[in-house]
Amino acid sequence: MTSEPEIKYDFNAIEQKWRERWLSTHAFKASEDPSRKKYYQLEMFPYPSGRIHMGHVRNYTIGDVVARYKRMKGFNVLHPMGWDAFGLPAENAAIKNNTHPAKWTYENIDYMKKQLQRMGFSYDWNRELATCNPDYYRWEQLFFVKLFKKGLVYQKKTTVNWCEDCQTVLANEQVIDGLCWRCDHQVQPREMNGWFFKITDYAEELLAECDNLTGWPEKVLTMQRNWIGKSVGAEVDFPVEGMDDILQIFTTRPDTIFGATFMSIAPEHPLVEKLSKGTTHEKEVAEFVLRTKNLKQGKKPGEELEKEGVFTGRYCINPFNDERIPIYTANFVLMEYGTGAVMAVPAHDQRDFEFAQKYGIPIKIVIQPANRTLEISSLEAAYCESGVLTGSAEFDGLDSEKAQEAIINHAAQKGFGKARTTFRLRDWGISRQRYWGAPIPMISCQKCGMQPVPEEDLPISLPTDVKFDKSGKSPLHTLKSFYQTTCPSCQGEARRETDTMDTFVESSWYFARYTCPDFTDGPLKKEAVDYWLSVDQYIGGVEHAILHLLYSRFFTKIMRDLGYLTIDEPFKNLLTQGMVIKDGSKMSKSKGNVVDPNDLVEKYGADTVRLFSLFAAPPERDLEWNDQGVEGAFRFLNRVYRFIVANCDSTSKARTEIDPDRLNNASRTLHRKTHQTIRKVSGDIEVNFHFNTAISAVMELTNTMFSLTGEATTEKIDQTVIREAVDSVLLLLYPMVPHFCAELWEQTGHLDSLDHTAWPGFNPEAAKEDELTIVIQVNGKVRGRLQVAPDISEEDLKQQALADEKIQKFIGETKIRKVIVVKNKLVNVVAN
RNA sequence: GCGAGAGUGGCGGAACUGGUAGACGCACUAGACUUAGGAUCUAGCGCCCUUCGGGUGUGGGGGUUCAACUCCCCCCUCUCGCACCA
Repeated sequence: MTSEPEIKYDFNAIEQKWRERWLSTHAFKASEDPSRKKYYQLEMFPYPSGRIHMGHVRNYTIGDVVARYKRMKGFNVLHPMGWDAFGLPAENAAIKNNTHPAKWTYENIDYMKKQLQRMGFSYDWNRELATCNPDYYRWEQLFFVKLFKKGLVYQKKTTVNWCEDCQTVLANEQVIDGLCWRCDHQVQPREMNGWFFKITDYAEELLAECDNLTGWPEKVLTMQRNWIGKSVGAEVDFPVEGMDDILQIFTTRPDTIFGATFMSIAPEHPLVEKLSKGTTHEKEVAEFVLRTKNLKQGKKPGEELEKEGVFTGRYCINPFNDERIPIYTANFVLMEYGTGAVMAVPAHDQRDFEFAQKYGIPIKIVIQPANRTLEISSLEAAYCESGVLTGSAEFDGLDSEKAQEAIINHAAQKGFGKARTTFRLRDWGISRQRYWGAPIPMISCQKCGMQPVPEEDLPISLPTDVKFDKSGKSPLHTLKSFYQTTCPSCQGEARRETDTMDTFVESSWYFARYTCPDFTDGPLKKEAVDYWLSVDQYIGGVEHAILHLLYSRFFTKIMRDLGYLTIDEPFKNLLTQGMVIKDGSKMSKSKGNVVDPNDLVEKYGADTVRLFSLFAAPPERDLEWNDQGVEGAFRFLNRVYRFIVANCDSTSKARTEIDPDRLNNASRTLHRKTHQTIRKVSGDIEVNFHFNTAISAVMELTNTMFSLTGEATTEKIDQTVIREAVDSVLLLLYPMVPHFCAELWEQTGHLDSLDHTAWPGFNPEAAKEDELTIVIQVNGKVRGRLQVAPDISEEDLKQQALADEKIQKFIGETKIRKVIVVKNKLVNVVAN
């Protein structure tokens, strides 16, 4: 053993010390201060499933770096955390372990909160909220009642997505490839009564506003736009021959209406039975409807059925030319979209084309492209583009666009049609037949119908004295003390709604409640939301690109229209971080490739885990977890620790102004590298949160520090320059490895806490290279290098390059055609 | 099928508005210090050819340019999203 005492980076002691200090001093408590510029940093809050996983660690580390960085930049930062605490797992656990969901949930919250604190995330824990708390969901119930009164909440009976395993209904957004988003079981259609939020009223705004979300990834916006799915077109009424009924269709191509040679309607269409009744096709149609229904249920997700249909035995009349058109029912027509009936134009729609060919239905060309002429005899596929109308009476010769307008006008004038826009987006069904959720505040009275719970009676709290049985059914449905109530209108006997709300309702507005979590006079405190909202930076997984983000946008507009907010959009900037994967695939128990944050934190400390998750990949990309890489991150911190302890123990006084002219070469090199590093790291964080390159820049700086102070060096580095470099390293790394930096900052004699120190600026003069390496190419190939002063003239540079011995050799006898000089970069000699 | 994104050493990843491809880290190899080292330090590390020195190289093929990972065209592969939306 040498005489040198071993320098030990005791991360346990360091992290415990700072963790406790931050907690006891409420170091990250935020309060409104109109004199300061605010910054609201938010990460998607977790479901308290039991323990945090690597995805959380990554997500929250990224957010924490931003929060701490913005504080150093002088912003008044709001960085809250809470719990998305309602949901099915709590209920399942309750059934399995015979405990109460609340107990399970709160125990998980306690544990996970400790885990988050162990990671050193700089949350304002005073603002912590759990959505299962009546103090939270009471306001959601108030929103519900207010929206009901505005007609934005309604009840209807529809075919819903039923998950047998979860014993509940799912929203369209929660069905993925025909499977339940939570448990992966096949979803069944089922007729049910449920409550709906009228999100379709906001479809237009939700779509239009996408254009203003410049801080969102294009990918997410595209997904939202597709989900909303706007199509502009017309609605046209086709009278049914021999009946009083009319068949209403929706089309985006009214210009092709003269080419309609049959109608196809969805098998579920209410008219199907009536149309075929009494015709010779009645039996066939009934069989087809039944068969299609079974087929649709049994088909694999994503699988496309072969186009099939049957004639209903009836005709309708094209109101434009009085032609008789046969009505078919076809398996590819969706009842849920448009009117559930379409006019079929085989010449100009591929599906109709295939259908017409299969059943020998005539094809009629009514659109001709500009560059060629379509012939029925040679038509191999539908022509779906626009063109010039033909065979369309008085509309002949118009181009598609003008014709659409003219045809819609004509229909409107005659009263059998009008312009119409449809959306793919459906209203949001929020009824869940579960216990562990926010009760829907409605009362059903035999006499008065559906009545909202009076606002002063809110909240309707979840009863706690409930028993769960193995059936998995919600105990609320059979809990008399809960559902038995009186009608607020007639005081008669009435029944309380026993369904609870979709948990996505809670997460649709939690970001706003964080601004005033303890406010009791209403859901939101005006001064607080006006100061803090909107969220400046939101960070979470891309898996929420549609569900949560769309609902949150919708709720923001609702809260605005209820007068609680003035903003239109909740999240100014969105970062969707990639997944954490191991051995090429997503971490999962079944694959056995799960890495537990606890084990890592125990072995290396929170700072190392944070550092590696930032270093291994840029945030938006998937991160391949690598145990040896973590080791590398740990090694780096040890290196920095060793350097600082070895070089800075003696003094805190060597912190004076640096005069560059008086420095020796080595000192100047380090001084320059320090300022270049500050410039690089600031840019990497500010521009696109590329922490991986920021960290590698600091690694370069520390490598320089070591090599310039090593035993082989002849020049002694100025102590002030070393101090400047060390201070910079600590400041630059602080947002990423805060315990580590705070400790060393203190140990190196700083009196002020690093938590309140500003982000360093760089001196452009100091960062400037005093010698540049210029590459010399001959015919595009690198043949030599030149050391020159930065401000050398192009002519001088050219002369020096041409004079170079190696370059001479390569030019040889060939003739110089051209010399390209790029300032501060290269010289390319073109010769042949 | 449609839409979006991505293909760079053994691996994770760098490369500004076209201008030294492979920063930084991991792994690996050799050496130093050591009773020992999985600690630390030094050096090397795309591929090919014999060292000097060359050649070649960013999924494949064309093109623009003095110069292409970067721009244009065609193709291949992977990931994600949508999927009969009339």
